[in-house]
Amino acid sequence: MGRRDGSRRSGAGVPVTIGLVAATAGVSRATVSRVFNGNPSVAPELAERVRATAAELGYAPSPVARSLALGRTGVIAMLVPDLGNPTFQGVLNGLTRAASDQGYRLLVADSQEDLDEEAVLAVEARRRCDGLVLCAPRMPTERLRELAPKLRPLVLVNRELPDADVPSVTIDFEVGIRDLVAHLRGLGHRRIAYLAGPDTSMSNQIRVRALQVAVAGTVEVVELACGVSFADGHAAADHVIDHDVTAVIAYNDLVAFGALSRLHELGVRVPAQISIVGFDDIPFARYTTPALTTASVPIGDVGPGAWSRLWALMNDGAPEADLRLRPRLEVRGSTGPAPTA
Amino acid sequence: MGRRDGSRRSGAGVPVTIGLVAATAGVSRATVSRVFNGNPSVAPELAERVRATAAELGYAPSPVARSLALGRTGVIAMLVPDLGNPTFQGVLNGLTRAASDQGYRLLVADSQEDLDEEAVLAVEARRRCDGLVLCAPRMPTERLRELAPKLRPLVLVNRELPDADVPSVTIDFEVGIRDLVAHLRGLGHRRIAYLAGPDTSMSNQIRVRALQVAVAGTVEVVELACGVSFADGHAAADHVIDHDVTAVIAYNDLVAFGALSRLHELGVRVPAQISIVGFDDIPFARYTTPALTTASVPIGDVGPGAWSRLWALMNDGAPEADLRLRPRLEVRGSTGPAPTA
DNA sequence: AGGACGAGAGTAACCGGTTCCCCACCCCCG
DNA sequence: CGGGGGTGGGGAACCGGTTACTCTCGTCCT
Repeated sequence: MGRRDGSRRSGAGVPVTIGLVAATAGVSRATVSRVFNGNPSVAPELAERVRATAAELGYAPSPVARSLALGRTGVIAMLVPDLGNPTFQGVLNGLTRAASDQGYRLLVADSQEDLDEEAVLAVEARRRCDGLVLCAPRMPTERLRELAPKLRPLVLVNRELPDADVPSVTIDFEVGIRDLVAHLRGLGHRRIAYLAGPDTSMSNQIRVRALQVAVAGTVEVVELACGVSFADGHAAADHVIDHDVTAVIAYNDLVAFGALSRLHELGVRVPAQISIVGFDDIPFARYTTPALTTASVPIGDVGPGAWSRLWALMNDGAPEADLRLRPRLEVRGSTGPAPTA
Repeated sequence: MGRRDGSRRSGAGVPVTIGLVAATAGVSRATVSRVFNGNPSVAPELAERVRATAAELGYAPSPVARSLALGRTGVIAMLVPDLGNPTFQGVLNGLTRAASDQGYRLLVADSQEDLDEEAVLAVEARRRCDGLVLCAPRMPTERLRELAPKLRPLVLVNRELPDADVPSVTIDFEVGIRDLVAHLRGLGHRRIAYLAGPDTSMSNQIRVRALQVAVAGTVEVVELACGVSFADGHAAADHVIDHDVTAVIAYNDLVAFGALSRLHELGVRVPAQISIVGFDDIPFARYTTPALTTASVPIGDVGPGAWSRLWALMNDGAPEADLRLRPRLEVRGSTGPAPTA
């Protein structure tokens, strides 16, 4: 084994283990364990003595050893592609809170958009925990499908995996896109730009398809490559004005802000000359000038929804149905009637 | 022990452990272990057979068991008070990347600003990992001081703990504040508001003291209770205009944005009527209208700095000196000459 | 041919806990 | 006074790995 000699990390003296406490208190390790687990079959005064000894030595049970013995850790993990994305913060908050209601802790890992790393990280994170919530919008379906069995209990966020028996929590992009398009069409817009997310991204693909269905030929759509961030939107705005559109649907709010900001710099008036809509309704959205019309995603429901599904899997294993959250159209100042040419 | 019967989590068959692989391949567990750790003292063709057997069974070593045996996990943790704060994202990114250079993974825990929870969470997170980076601006020094020994190897972010032998990475708020004040004074401002962060927060206390030193009686400062978020700044702006000031120093950029946005709504022109400065230089700052003058914190250096200190502690134990990062004044459009009224 | 040596693989102790099983003891009752 | 039953606590197996030590060969050298 490792460290067979007593030599620990430099500086530390004798390691304070359950064995040391037991020896010092003159009881067996079993008894110490019982005390720390609140097992009532220990005489109260003995328990007190053990607790005192432990406190004196500064003993605390090793979570690692405990996890190994118990076969459970009391921890779940969530893997996200980019912690910087405000969307995840809402999810993580909800998940942290929901899990802590059942005494579980949440640890977060960030794959930093690295696809190869992501798979390895997911497996590792999962094996250190009791369950995993995975948000991997770029991972090829193929790859995800073969990974899924190793990650169980697993819940997916923002993506589904049909016939693989993996519960998921998703956003109904179709509904959101449909409402946005209807709103713009109602305002007289007939030629709009779509600032696309990464084309490897599942949710971008879904938005694109939904867009085609929603316009149904009544509105012309110009698709422009863009991205996911403020900077991407900022850069894309220059292309937008080349394309003679009266409205812009951004991949998400961040992109919409970027575009908004750039148009402002260019002296283009929003919504008088161009209308802009986002997607998500992140907290900032109501504060931009003008405030952003967007499809408001009930992001606070994602975390709890994911937790309840994970919890079901970790216990009786009866899987709950998928949760599909519907965005609500939030009309603010960034949209207005199409200019009359 | 737990689960002495063969009954695992429902559904799973025989658990795929190193023992099963060994038995199936007809070798000892030691040999399997050697193969998976790249120990060259295994004959190549035997190693190949073991690998094949393992692959067939879908075996992967248990990180928990491994951690126990090795006495190290290959993981570090960072505990933050609020994942939603954009400042941390830069830190986490840098830390993730720096740690991965040495083959370490980063897990993130969020204390959600809960002080009691925070201490427990820190200890637990630490004991599941090999080291901890802690950002706990609200924790009383007293409490932190008694906690520190249990958290070692430990690195603090954004706060120091004198004489406790805990390395830290901090921002030199004094320099930042001094530069901001000098800038505003140079523009003729003589009465400015400070939108304060939480008064329990260390970094707010430091800012307040630095402010007193910097103005040195030459400028009047009105301190207004505010907070840390966009919404806080938005709400505080209403009080600002009651106090007849010509400039505002916000606790951070987020607060500055909030104030900026609200002033815009109220028809107050920035910087013509009021100048505003933030602190941090988060990515958004250059895109607001007007762009935000701020003390630019080299946030990308925090993560690597913390890692190199943690790494030193985890190895030879020779502690590196504290790192104190100096903000740089970034003058943009939100500041201008004081109105001559 | 005999012995030294090294390579390769097995044995078993150990990491730090948990818990099943069993034993010793005490109390109470017939 | 002997036996049944309950209670408290110890012994030891086990979780799934790692590794020091040992043992068995085969090779090469003198």
